[in-house]
Amino acid sequence: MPNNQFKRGELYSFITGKASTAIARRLQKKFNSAALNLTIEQWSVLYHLWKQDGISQQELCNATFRDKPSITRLVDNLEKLDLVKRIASKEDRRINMIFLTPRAQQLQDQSMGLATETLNEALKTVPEEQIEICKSVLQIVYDNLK
Amino acid sequence: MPNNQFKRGELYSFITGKASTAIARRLQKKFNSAALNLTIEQWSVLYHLWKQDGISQQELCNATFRDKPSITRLVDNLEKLDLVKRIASKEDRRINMIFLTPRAQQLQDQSMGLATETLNEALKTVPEEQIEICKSVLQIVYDNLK
DNA sequence: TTTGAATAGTTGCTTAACTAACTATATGCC
DNA sequence: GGCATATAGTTAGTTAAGCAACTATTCAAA
Repeated sequence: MPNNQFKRGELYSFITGKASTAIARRLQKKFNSAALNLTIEQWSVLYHLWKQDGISQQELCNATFRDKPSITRLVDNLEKLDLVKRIASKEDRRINMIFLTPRAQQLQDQSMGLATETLNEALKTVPEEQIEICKSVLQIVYDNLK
Repeated sequence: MPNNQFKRGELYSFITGKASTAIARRLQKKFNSAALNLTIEQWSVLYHLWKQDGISQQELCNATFRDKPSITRLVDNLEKLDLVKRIASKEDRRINMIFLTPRAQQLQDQSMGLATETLNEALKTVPEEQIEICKSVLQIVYDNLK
């Protein structure tokens, strides 16, 4: 029998992302308690810049699964907070390269620590192999809809 | 070894809910194509009223995992669209009971069909038992953080 | 019975997402 | 070279989330 019917509750939870929003809210609370003055969305941009500094806004769009206007405004706000700087590319003047400021570099260890802590709390009672299955299912869902 | 470390990619995906946002976006596109003129968030409120009509805004908060201001504004917009009506409770005048209009009742079959269709596309290549494990992991995550 | 706490809902403010329309630069083809 | 097209980014408008502060009503305890 194919998966052509869902009970109402599971359908709703899959679509609304109950679990991931709970994780994001918890992490945001930790940021606030630590006076990090950073939204989860802003953090998600810094996250990719910590991996590779000096990438374009378009690359940030791809990495964070956001559209261009969303990244424009997140970079606007991160610039206001003195966490990143736009530098026009010399090879292609359409492109803004986004660079971390020293201030942003200082935030990496603390915020990544809080993120890991949050995930540990979220998954503390879940066996490793079930986490792996869950991860793979979510990846397949994403690929199926991409 | 406890789950005290995560690879960067999986950490990010768990927190940002890549899969559930992909599902929500796909469903929103189907709503738009069908000229349903309904946001996913508005649909998520109607979803619970179709299950049980005439519940309070507070009950909608609990059911949809939203805070009170969010529900106030969603109900505002649903009222403007002539999809729900606020009726003050006679037993407790603090409470608004929210009722579906005939217009909203007509939307149920079509929109729920599109939601089921979306989930089938998302999960079409995933074995049933892995879906069950994924569901249970996400439920545990939610419970751990609640 | 009155006063203080709890509950239901609203309003204001900031941040963010999506769409559509826009500007500027680069590329490719004739 | 010149023109069409594609790409990078911005702006405007609507919807929504989270927080804090607020009003109105109910309830409970002195």
